[in-house]
Amino acid sequence: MGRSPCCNKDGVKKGAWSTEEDQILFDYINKHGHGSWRTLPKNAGLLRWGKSCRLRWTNYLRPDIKRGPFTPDEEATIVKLQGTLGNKWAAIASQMPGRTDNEIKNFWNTHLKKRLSTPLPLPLPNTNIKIEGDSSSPLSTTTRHMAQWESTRVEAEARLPSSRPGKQQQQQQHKFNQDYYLKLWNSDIGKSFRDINKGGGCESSTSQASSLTKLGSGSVDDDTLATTTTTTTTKTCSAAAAIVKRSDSSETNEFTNYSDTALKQLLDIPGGSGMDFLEDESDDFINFLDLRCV
DNA sequence: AATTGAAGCAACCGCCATCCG
DNA sequence: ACGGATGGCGGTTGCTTCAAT
Repeated sequence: MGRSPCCNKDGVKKGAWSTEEDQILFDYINKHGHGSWRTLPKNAGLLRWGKSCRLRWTNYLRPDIKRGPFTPDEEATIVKLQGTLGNKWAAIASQMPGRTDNEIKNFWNTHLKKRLSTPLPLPLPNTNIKIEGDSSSPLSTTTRHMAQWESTRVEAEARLPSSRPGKQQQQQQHKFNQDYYLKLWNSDIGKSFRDINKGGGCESSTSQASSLTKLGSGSVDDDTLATTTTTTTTKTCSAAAAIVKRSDSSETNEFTNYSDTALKQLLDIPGGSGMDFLEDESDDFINFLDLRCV
Protein backbone atom coordinates (compact mmCIF):
# COMPACT_ATOMS: atom_id res chain seq x y z
CA MET A 1 0.00 0.00 0.00
CA GLY A 2 1.16 3.51 -0.56
CA ARG A 3 4.09 4.63 -2.56
CA SER A 4 7.01 2.44 -3.35
CA PRO A 5 10.54 3.69 -2.84
CA CYS A 6 11.33 6.16 -5.56
CA CYS A 7 14.67 7.62 -4.77
CA ASN A 8 17.52 7.88 -2.35
CA LYS A 9 18.35 11.51 -2.77
CA ASP A 10 21.12 12.56 -0.42
CA GLY A 11 20.99 9.13 1.13
CA VAL A 12 17.50 9.74 2.40
CA LYS A 13 14.92 7.11 1.65
CA LYS A 14 11.43 7.94 0.48
CA GLY A 15 8.29 5.99 -0.13
CA ALA A 16 6.68 3.18 1.77
CA TRP A 17 8.13 2.17 5.10
CA SER A 18 9.46 -1.33 5.56
CA THR A 19 8.69 -3.44 8.60
CA GLU A 20 12.30 -3.11 9.68
CA GLU A 21 12.14 0.66 9.56
CA ASP A 22 8.89 0.60 11.47
CA GLN A 23 10.47 -1.51 14.15
CA ILE A 24 13.51 0.72 14.44
CA LEU A 25 11.35 3.80 14.78
CA PHE A 26 8.97 2.12 17.18
CA ASP A 27 11.78 0.80 19.37
CA TYR A 28 13.59 4.11 19.39
CA ILE A 29 10.58 6.16 20.41
CA ASN A 30 9.66 3.47 22.88
CA LYS A 31 13.01 3.89 24.61
CA HIS A 32 13.77 7.56 24.20
CA GLY A 33 10.61 9.32 23.15
CA HIS A 34 10.70 11.17 19.88
CA GLY A 35 12.53 14.23 21.20
CA SER A 36 13.64 16.33 18.27
CA TRP A 37 12.26 14.90 15.07
CA ARG A 38 15.13 16.50 13.24
CA THR A 39 17.76 14.44 15.01
CA LEU A 40 15.68 11.33 15.52
CA PRO A 41 16.52 9.59 12.22
CA LYS A 42 20.24 10.00 12.78
CA ASN A 43 20.06 8.81 16.38
CA ALA A 44 17.83 5.90 15.51
CA GLY A 45 19.85 4.92 12.46
CA LEU A 46 17.11 5.60 9.94
CA LEU A 47 17.70 6.97 6.46
CA ARG A 48 14.62 9.16 6.62
CA TRP A 49 13.76 12.78 7.13
CA GLY A 50 12.56 13.65 10.59
CA LYS A 51 9.37 14.85 9.07
CA SER A 52 8.78 11.48 7.50
CA CYS A 53 9.39 9.78 10.84
CA ARG A 54 6.94 12.06 12.58
CA LEU A 55 4.30 11.34 9.96
CA ARG A 56 4.86 7.62 10.15
CA TRP A 57 4.60 7.68 13.91
CA THR A 58 1.53 9.87 14.15
CA ASN A 59 -0.36 8.25 11.32
CA TYR A 60 0.52 4.61 11.72
CA LEU A 61 2.82 3.46 14.51
CA ARG A 62 1.31 5.29 17.46
CA PRO A 63 -0.21 2.55 19.62
CA ASP A 64 -3.32 4.51 20.48
CA ILE A 65 -4.48 4.65 16.91
CA LYS A 66 -7.84 3.04 16.42
CA ARG A 67 -8.01 1.11 13.18
CA GLY A 68 -10.95 -0.23 11.29
CA PRO A 69 -13.92 1.36 9.58
CA PHE A 70 -15.48 4.51 10.95
CA THR A 71 -18.58 3.86 13.00
CA PRO A 72 -21.81 5.71 12.25
CA ASP A 73 -21.19 7.76 15.38
CA GLU A 74 -17.77 8.73 14.14
CA GLU A 75 -19.15 9.56 10.72
CA ALA A 76 -21.72 11.80 12.31
CA THR A 77 -19.05 13.48 14.40
CA ILE A 78 -16.90 14.14 11.36
CA VAL A 79 -19.78 15.56 9.38
CA LYS A 80 -20.85 17.71 12.28
CA LEU A 81 -17.37 19.06 12.98
CA GLN A 82 -16.53 19.54 9.33
CA GLY A 83 -19.69 21.56 9.03
CA THR A 84 -18.68 23.86 11.87
CA LEU A 85 -14.90 23.94 11.46
CA GLY A 86 -14.36 23.34 7.79
CA ASN A 87 -11.33 21.33 6.71
CA LYS A 88 -9.57 21.68 10.04
CA TRP A 89 -8.64 18.04 10.15
CA ALA A 90 -6.29 18.36 13.09
CA ALA A 91 -8.98 20.04 15.18
CA ILE A 92 -11.48 17.41 14.14
CA ALA A 93 -9.02 14.63 14.93
CA SER A 94 -8.46 16.10 18.37
CA GLN A 95 -12.12 15.40 19.07
CA MET A 96 -11.84 11.82 17.90
CA PRO A 97 -9.33 9.91 20.02
CA GLY A 98 -7.59 7.18 18.12
CA ARG A 99 -8.20 8.72 14.73
CA THR A 100 -5.58 10.67 12.84
CA ASP A 101 -6.13 13.82 10.86
CA ASN A 102 -4.87 12.04 7.77
CA GLU A 103 -7.30 9.20 8.24
CA ILE A 104 -10.21 11.56 8.76
CA LYS A 105 -9.18 13.65 5.80
CA ASN A 106 -8.99 10.58 3.58
CA PHE A 107 -12.31 9.33 4.84
CA TRP A 108 -13.93 12.65 4.18
CA ASN A 109 -12.52 12.93 0.68
CA THR A 110 -13.29 9.37 -0.34
CA HIS A 111 -16.57 8.70 1.44
CA LEU A 112 -18.40 11.49 3.14
CA LYS A 113 -17.90 14.29 0.62
CA LYS A 114 -19.16 12.01 -2.07
CA ARG A 115 -22.09 10.82 -0.02
CA LEU A 116 -23.09 14.30 1.03
CA SER A 117 -23.41 15.27 -2.60
CA THR A 118 -25.94 12.50 -3.12
CA PRO A 119 -29.44 12.27 -1.65
CA LEU A 120 -28.51 9.13 0.32
CA PRO A 121 -29.34 9.55 4.00
CA LEU A 122 -26.43 9.64 6.42
CA PRO A 123 -26.40 7.54 9.53
CA LEU A 124 -26.83 9.97 12.39
CA PRO A 125 -27.30 8.06 15.60
CA ASN A 126 -27.32 10.00 18.86
CA THR A 127 -27.41 13.39 17.21
CA ASN A 128 -30.08 15.80 16.27
CA ILE A 129 -27.83 17.94 14.11
CA LYS A 130 -29.08 18.30 10.58
CA ILE A 131 -26.57 18.14 7.79
CA GLU A 132 -25.78 21.13 5.68
CA GLY A 133 -26.77 20.52 2.13
CA ASP A 134 -29.81 18.57 3.09
CA SER A 135 -32.27 20.86 1.40
CA SER A 136 -35.27 19.03 2.73
CA SER A 137 -34.41 19.93 6.31
CA PRO A 138 -32.80 23.33 6.69
CA LEU A 139 -30.95 24.14 9.89
CA SER A 140 -33.14 25.56 12.57
CA THR A 141 -32.04 28.56 14.60
CA THR A 142 -31.48 26.34 17.61
CA THR A 143 -29.39 23.96 15.57
CA ARG A 144 -27.29 26.77 14.21
CA HIS A 145 -26.69 28.00 17.73
CA MET A 146 -25.67 24.53 18.76
CA ALA A 147 -23.31 24.36 15.84
CA GLN A 148 -21.79 27.67 16.84
CA TRP A 149 -21.32 26.50 20.39
CA GLU A 150 -19.91 23.22 19.24
CA SER A 151 -17.39 25.20 17.24
CA THR A 152 -16.56 27.26 20.31
CA ARG A 153 -16.13 24.14 22.38
CA VAL A 154 -13.78 22.59 19.86
CA GLU A 155 -11.75 25.77 19.61
CA ALA A 156 -11.52 25.97 23.39
CA GLU A 157 -10.48 22.37 23.80
CA ALA A 158 -7.91 22.76 21.07
CA ARG A 159 -6.35 25.51 23.15
CA LEU A 160 -6.12 23.50 26.33
CA PRO A 161 -2.55 23.55 27.65
CA SER A 162 -0.54 20.61 26.43
CA SER A 163 1.90 18.64 28.54
CA ARG A 164 4.85 20.77 27.52
CA PRO A 165 7.29 21.30 30.34
CA GLY A 166 8.46 24.39 32.18
CA LYS A 167 8.37 27.82 30.67
CA GLN A 168 6.51 26.76 27.58
CA GLN A 169 3.76 25.35 29.69
CA GLN A 170 3.49 28.57 31.64
CA GLN A 171 3.23 30.55 28.45
CA GLN A 172 0.61 28.19 27.18
CA GLN A 173 -1.24 28.55 30.46
CA HIS A 174 -1.11 32.31 30.08
CA LYS A 175 -2.56 32.16 26.59
CA PHE A 176 -5.06 29.66 27.83
CA ASN A 177 -6.30 32.02 30.54
CA GLN A 178 -6.67 34.87 28.14
CA ASP A 179 -8.30 32.86 25.47
CA TYR A 180 -11.47 34.25 24.09
CA TYR A 181 -12.98 30.92 23.25
CA LEU A 182 -12.29 29.52 26.66
CA LYS A 183 -13.79 32.53 28.35
CA LEU A 184 -16.83 32.07 26.22
CA TRP A 185 -16.91 28.37 26.81
CA ASN A 186 -16.51 28.76 30.55
CA SER A 187 -19.20 31.42 30.82
CA ASP A 188 -22.70 30.75 32.10
CA ILE A 189 -23.95 30.62 28.55
CA GLY A 190 -21.34 28.06 27.69
CA LYS A 191 -22.27 26.07 30.75
CA SER A 192 -25.88 26.06 29.63
CA PHE A 193 -24.85 24.63 26.32
CA ARG A 194 -22.72 21.99 27.96
CA ASP A 195 -25.67 20.99 30.08
CA ILE A 196 -27.82 20.67 27.00
CA ASN A 197 -25.21 18.44 25.45
CA LYS A 198 -25.09 16.26 28.52
CA GLY A 199 -28.80 15.76 28.10
CA GLY A 200 -28.13 13.50 25.15
CA GLY A 201 -28.96 15.46 22.03
CA CYS A 202 -25.54 16.21 20.69
CA GLU A 203 -23.02 13.73 21.86
CA SER A 204 -19.55 14.97 22.57
CA SER A 205 -16.87 12.73 21.20
CA THR A 206 -14.71 13.67 24.14
CA SER A 207 -17.08 12.13 26.60
CA GLN A 208 -17.48 9.30 24.18
CA ALA A 209 -13.76 8.72 24.32
CA SER A 210 -13.56 8.85 28.06
CA SER A 211 -16.07 6.07 28.28
CA LEU A 212 -14.07 3.75 26.13
CA THR A 213 -12.60 0.77 27.87
CA LYS A 214 -8.84 0.79 28.06
CA LEU A 215 -7.31 -2.53 27.21
CA GLY A 216 -3.81 -3.85 27.18
CA SER A 217 -2.68 -5.25 23.87
CA GLY A 218 -2.75 -8.74 25.23
CA SER A 219 -6.21 -8.57 26.66
CA VAL A 220 -8.18 -9.00 23.48
CA ASP A 221 -10.26 -12.12 23.72
CA ASP A 222 -8.49 -14.85 21.79
CA ASP A 223 -11.73 -16.64 21.09
CA THR A 224 -13.14 -13.52 19.59
CA LEU A 225 -10.10 -13.07 17.44
CA ALA A 226 -10.23 -16.66 16.34
CA THR A 227 -13.69 -16.26 14.97
CA THR A 228 -12.85 -13.23 12.93
CA THR A 229 -10.75 -14.62 10.16
CA THR A 230 -10.80 -12.74 6.90
CA THR A 231 -9.35 -13.07 3.46
CA THR A 232 -8.16 -9.54 3.30
CA THR A 233 -4.46 -9.09 2.76
CA THR A 234 -4.06 -5.49 3.77
CA LYS A 235 -1.67 -5.17 6.66
CA THR A 236 -3.81 -2.63 8.40
CA CYS A 237 -6.65 -5.04 8.93
CA SER A 238 -6.88 -5.76 12.60
CA ALA A 239 -9.13 -8.42 14.01
CA ALA A 240 -11.56 -5.71 14.92
CA ALA A 241 -11.61 -4.42 11.41
CA ALA A 242 -12.38 -7.91 10.22
CA ILE A 243 -15.48 -8.05 12.34
CA VAL A 244 -16.66 -4.70 11.21
CA LYS A 245 -15.92 -5.46 7.59
CA ARG A 246 -18.53 -8.14 7.62
CA SER A 247 -21.22 -5.60 8.16
CA ASP A 248 -19.79 -2.78 6.05
CA SER A 249 -20.99 0.06 8.21
CA SER A 250 -20.37 2.65 5.56
CA GLU A 251 -23.67 2.03 3.88
CA THR A 252 -25.87 0.53 6.54
CA ASN A 253 -26.44 0.57 10.24
CA GLU A 254 -25.82 -3.11 10.59
CA PHE A 255 -22.79 -2.18 12.62
CA THR A 256 -25.05 -1.57 15.55
CA ASN A 257 -26.18 -5.18 15.44
CA TYR A 258 -22.91 -6.16 17.05
CA SER A 259 -22.29 -5.73 20.71
CA ASP A 260 -21.26 -2.13 21.04
CA THR A 261 -19.13 -2.81 24.07
CA ALA A 262 -17.33 -5.71 22.48
CA LEU A 263 -16.61 -3.71 19.39
CA LYS A 264 -15.31 -0.79 21.37
CA GLN A 265 -13.06 -3.08 23.33
CA LEU A 266 -11.72 -4.58 20.16
CA LEU A 267 -11.28 -1.31 18.38
CA ASP A 268 -9.68 0.52 21.25
CA ILE A 269 -5.95 0.02 21.35
CA PRO A 270 -4.53 1.25 24.64
CA GLY A 271 -3.27 4.79 24.74
CA GLY A 272 -4.75 7.33 27.03
CA SER A 273 -2.97 10.62 27.24
CA GLY A 274 0.62 11.15 26.32
CA MET A 275 3.03 8.26 26.30
CA ASP A 276 1.78 6.29 29.26
CA PHE A 277 1.46 3.21 27.10
CA LEU A 278 5.24 3.16 27.03
CA GLU A 279 5.41 2.34 30.70
CA ASP A 280 4.73 -1.25 29.84
CA GLU A 281 7.67 -2.33 27.75
CA SER A 282 6.51 -5.84 27.17
CA ASP A 283 7.09 -7.36 23.77
CA ASP A 284 5.95 -4.02 22.44
CA PHE A 285 6.46 -4.01 18.73
CA ILE A 286 5.77 -7.65 18.02
CA ASN A 287 2.60 -7.65 20.09
CA PHE A 288 1.68 -4.41 18.53
CA LEU A 289 2.06 -5.79 15.03
CA ASP A 290 0.31 -9.01 15.95
CA LEU A 291 -2.68 -7.06 17.04
CA ARG A 292 -2.67 -4.75 14.11
CA CYS A 293 -1.82 -6.95 11.16
CA VAL A 294 -3.30 -10.12 9.77
C1' DA B 1 -8.52 -15.43 -17.35
C1' DA B 2 -7.21 -10.92 -18.69
C1' DT B 3 -7.99 -6.12 -18.77
C1' DT B 4 -9.46 -1.79 -17.13
C1' DG B 5 -11.09 1.78 -14.24
C1' DA B 6 -12.38 3.31 -9.68
C1' DA B 7 -11.60 3.40 -4.88
C1' DG B 8 -8.73 3.54 -0.85
C1' DC B 9 -5.03 5.23 1.59
C1' DA B 10 -0.02 5.89 2.83
C1' DA B 11 3.19 9.19 2.04
C1' DC B 12 5.00 13.48 0.11
C1' DC B 13 5.05 18.53 -0.62
C1' DG B 14 4.90 23.13 0.54
C1' DC B 15 3.20 26.68 3.37
C1' DC B 16 2.54 28.67 7.83
C1' DA B 17 3.11 29.21 12.87
C1' DT B 18 5.88 28.80 16.73
C1' DC B 19 10.11 28.28 19.12
C1' DC B 20 14.62 29.57 20.41
C1' DG B 21 19.16 31.58 20.33
C1' DA C 1 13.34 42.48 17.53
C1' DC C 2 15.09 39.37 14.25
C1' DG C 3 15.97 35.29 11.63
C1' DG C 4 16.86 30.47 11.22
C1' DA C 5 15.20 25.96 12.79
C1' DT C 6 11.59 23.04 13.72
C1' DG C 7 7.02 21.24 13.93
C1' DG C 8 2.23 21.05 12.37
C1' DC C 9 -1.22 21.14 9.00
C1' DG C 10 -3.90 20.74 4.69
C1' DG C 11 -3.74 19.52 -0.09
C1' DT C 12 -2.12 16.40 -3.43
C1' DT C 13 0.06 12.41 -5.47
C1' DG C 14 0.54 7.86 -6.99
C1' DC C 15 0.70 2.92 -5.77
C1' DT C 16 -2.14 -1.09 -4.50
C1' DT C 17 -6.32 -3.48 -4.37
C1' DC C 18 -10.65 -4.80 -5.98
C1' DA C 19 -14.75 -5.00 -8.69
C1' DA C 20 -16.75 -4.74 -13.17
C1' DT C 21 -16.52 -6.02 -17.90
